[in-house]
This record gives sequence, structure tokens and C-alpha cells, in this order.
Amino acid sequence: MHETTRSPQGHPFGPLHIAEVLQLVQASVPIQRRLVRADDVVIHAGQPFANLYIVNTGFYKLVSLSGEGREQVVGLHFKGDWMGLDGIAGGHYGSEAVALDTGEIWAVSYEALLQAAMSTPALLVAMHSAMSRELVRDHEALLSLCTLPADARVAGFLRYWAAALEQRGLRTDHVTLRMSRAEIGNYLGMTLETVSRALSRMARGEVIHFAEKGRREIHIPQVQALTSFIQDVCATPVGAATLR
Amino acid sequence: MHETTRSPQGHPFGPLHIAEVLQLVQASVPIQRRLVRADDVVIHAGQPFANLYIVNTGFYKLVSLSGEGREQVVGLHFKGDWMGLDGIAGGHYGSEAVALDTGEIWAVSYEALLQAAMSTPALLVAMHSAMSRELVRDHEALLSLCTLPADARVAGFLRYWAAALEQRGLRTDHVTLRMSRAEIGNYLGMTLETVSRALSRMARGEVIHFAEKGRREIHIPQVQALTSFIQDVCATPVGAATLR
DNA sequence: CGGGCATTTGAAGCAGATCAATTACTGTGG
DNA sequence: CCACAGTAATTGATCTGCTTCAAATGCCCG
Repeated sequence: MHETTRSPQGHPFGPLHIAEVLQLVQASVPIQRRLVRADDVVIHAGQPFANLYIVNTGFYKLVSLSGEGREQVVGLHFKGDWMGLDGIAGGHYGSEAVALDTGEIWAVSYEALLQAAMSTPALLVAMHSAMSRELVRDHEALLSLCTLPADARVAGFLRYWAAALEQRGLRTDHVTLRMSRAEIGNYLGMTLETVSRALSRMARGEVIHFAEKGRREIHIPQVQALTSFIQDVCATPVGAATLR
Repeated sequence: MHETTRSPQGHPFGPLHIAEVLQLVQASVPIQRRLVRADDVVIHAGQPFANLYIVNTGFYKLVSLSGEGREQVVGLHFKGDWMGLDGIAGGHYGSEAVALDTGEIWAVSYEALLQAAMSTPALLVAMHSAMSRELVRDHEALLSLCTLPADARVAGFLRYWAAALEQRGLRTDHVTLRMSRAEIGNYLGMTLETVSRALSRMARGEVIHFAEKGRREIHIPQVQALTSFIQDVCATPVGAATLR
């Protein structure tokens, strides 16, 4: 989306590539590695804040729990993303981080990070960029949620996932969703049936194709088609208050 | 909500009170003050990132613009809040900051902030806390948006606004909304008519009262009643996918 | 005092939720 | 390797909360 995949060598304050950030962290602070499998809980909501977690491999969802038992997927995280950032302010993690498949995450002490930042400002900027990116992403999610109809949100979800893969140098034509229809629906603010219908509609429109077995393998001939699909759907726009 | 209004003197790494953060910033970095009036644009989306903005007085909304002209209020900001944080990652501000009435905002250079942070770690933690708080808030907004029916979201909005005022030592029984029904609706993902009806319903239920003239002055006898109202409404729950 | 905008309120329509039933896939034990 | 149980996904029919459309009222400001 933006030009975040640049900076070959990278001067101290410029934006770093995902791999460069991982190297930088590795070189600056002690890291505790942890291998996880699907459904492993990496961060428990409510636990005292101490570490930040950086995704080395795998896919993760962030889940917010309300007091009354409502739960909400509030974010997805890929290689190079930081997790646990919402714990800095209150001293406790604000949401659960759950692995969507096997992977490796790095735990680094926030205190150690602050220390290291004194001598390595680039580390600080990398962390700030991670937080900033998450804010931007949250705002995009909010925008999509409030202004797009269900079908467009599902298409936007696929596009987002594909973009995340592409940014990390992975192929985007064959995508394996790591989430059930229910999880996707929860993230997008709709029911699992609506997700299913949206996907069926996209498949019928040749925007995506399902792999022979298993409805979670999705073939996306051209990501750009998702964008057109979104715009098509929005010819009949949704009705939330338009400003002024 | 949390115990964020503590720390009388405040050791370097503990959470600071809003006024303490403002003092700290003032003592550590050069500040450019700006007086604004309602509808003044403090930050223009897309402009090159350079400064962070701290609210000294007034109320502000953050608006995200999509390429296709959709716009979405993604946040509200009060005294002590930082704005422009979404610009760090991409080098450009991601949303417009618009004043909702008169106030004073402080512009501080991000570079200067990084410099000052070297000698004043507390400043860094204050900034991180601000970002972290915004992430938490975004997640709360998402949760509310996806799991609560319209009436509950409006009540939650009032409760949020009252809590923000209380945290800043202001009275919460008489609240003056600085936003139109359309703005509120946009923020909450519903139409202005639905906002109006929700408020009417709350007034009918004695949860709030309107001041004699001007439907933006709202009397909230007891903030706690808003919470009960939300739970009442949720007896008939909304249907977004529940996880697993 | 009057024009223009914000808000309220009512009536009707619809996108998406809910309910329900079938099909497809995954893992497990024989 | 196959049968079977349990879960995930699809698809259809119906229902409903919220949007849309419409109209009246109230309020601010020149």
C-alpha cells in the first residue's frame, strides 16, 4: 500500500524492511524464542505487562474480551508485527494473542528495549513504526466496518491478507486462510453465514476460486479483481451517517 | 476504568497523570502552541509527517478519508492526548485532526522528541503510553461496534465522553456534546436518525435529560445508569459471529 | 423576522441476522 | 483402508433492526 518495503541499507531513521527490523532487534536486545502451534495462547489478556512480542513466523489473531463475555477479533498479525503493545499504558495486556498455526514468536523485555534504544535510536523508531502501523490498520478496519457492505468487507479482508503476504515476499495467488468462517465473521462484524455467502458470490463471479478440497484454500487469480469487486458492490452503497 | 489517574510525584517509569505529562513535555522539548476554533483542521491527512500534536485544551475528532470519498471518524481526543501518531510509520499523516471547538494544541517535533527521550526516558514512556492507550481505545471501539446494538453504542459513547471528562477533573453531570448527530452516527456506525432515536429513548427512560434549549446539552444524573441501560438493551443481543 | 440547518418522529423497505437443513471435510478407531 | 462421528461450510427461508425516505418542528443567526 505504502512504500514500506524499501531502504536497502537503511539510514538510522528511515523505514526498515521487515527482515531488517528483525535483525536489528536480534542484535540489540536479548530474545526469548517460543515455538507455538495453532490455538496456543501467546499473550493472556489481563496478565501483567512486561514483554513485547515480535512475530518471526506464523499467523496470529488478537482477541479482545469484554467483561460480559463478548469477544472480538481486533487484529491479525504477521511476520515482523509487534504484539502486546496495548499493555504499555495500563500495565496489563488488553487482549489475547492466539496463534492461528505453527510459528515462532520472540519475546523481548520492554525495559530492555528502552535501555537498548538509548544507544540504538533506530530500534526505537522501528517500535514506533510498528505501533503507528497498527493504529493505521485499526483505522482502516473501522472505516471498512462502518462504510462498506458485507460483501465488500469480505473482499477487503482477502485483499488485506494477500497484501500482508506480498509484503513479506510470499505468493498471493494461492492463499490458505487460517481462520474459520466464524472467526472471519467476527473480525468483520458479520455472521459466518454472511461470510460464506460473500465468498460463494465472489467464486461465482470468478473473482476467487476454491481449491478442489477444503474451502479454506483460496485461489486469487488477480488481487486487483478484489478491488474492482469492492467498488462494484459499493455502487449500492451502505447507509451510515455521512459527515456534515 | 483503570487506575490511570494516580502517581502523585511519579517515579520515572510509572504512569503519569495527564497534567504531569504536559509539564514533562513542556520542560523537555520546544513547543509550538496553536489556538484553534471549531472546525479548524489541526492535521491534514496526507501531509508529510514531522510533528506530533498534544491536546492542551479543547476537543478534537480524527477523521480517516478513503480514496473513494468515504470518511470515518476514527477517534476523539481530549486534554493530554497525542495526535498524529499514525504518521510515524508511513511518513505521512493518516487522518485529519479537526477541532470540535476552541482550544490550544501543542506541536512538538518528533525528531526533537527522540533526542529529548535520550536524557528523559519518562518522556518516551509517556509517548508510548499515549499510543498504547489509543490502541486500547480503538479495540474497545471495534468491540462495541461489532457486538453491541445501536442503542447500547450510543449509551457507550456518552459514557466514554463522561469518563474522559471525569479523568480530567471536569464535571460529568452536565455534558455538552460537541458533535452533531451526524458526526456521532458516523463515529458509531449508524445513521443520524438512529442516534436521535436512541437519545430519545434514553431520555424517555430517564437515563439522560435534555437541557431546556439545545439538544446538545445533556444532563446525566448518574453515569452508572448508562451502564445498566447498555446491559438492558443487550438482553436482546446483536448477531455477529461468536467465536469457535 | 425569516432562511437555513439540526433534530425529531413516523412509515416503509432492505441488508443482513436468525433459524433450519443438507453437504462436505477431518480425524479416529476398527 | 474404510466406516463413522463430529465439526465446518453451504444454502435456503424467514425475520428484524436499522436504514431510507419523508415531513414536521425547533433553533440559531444575520
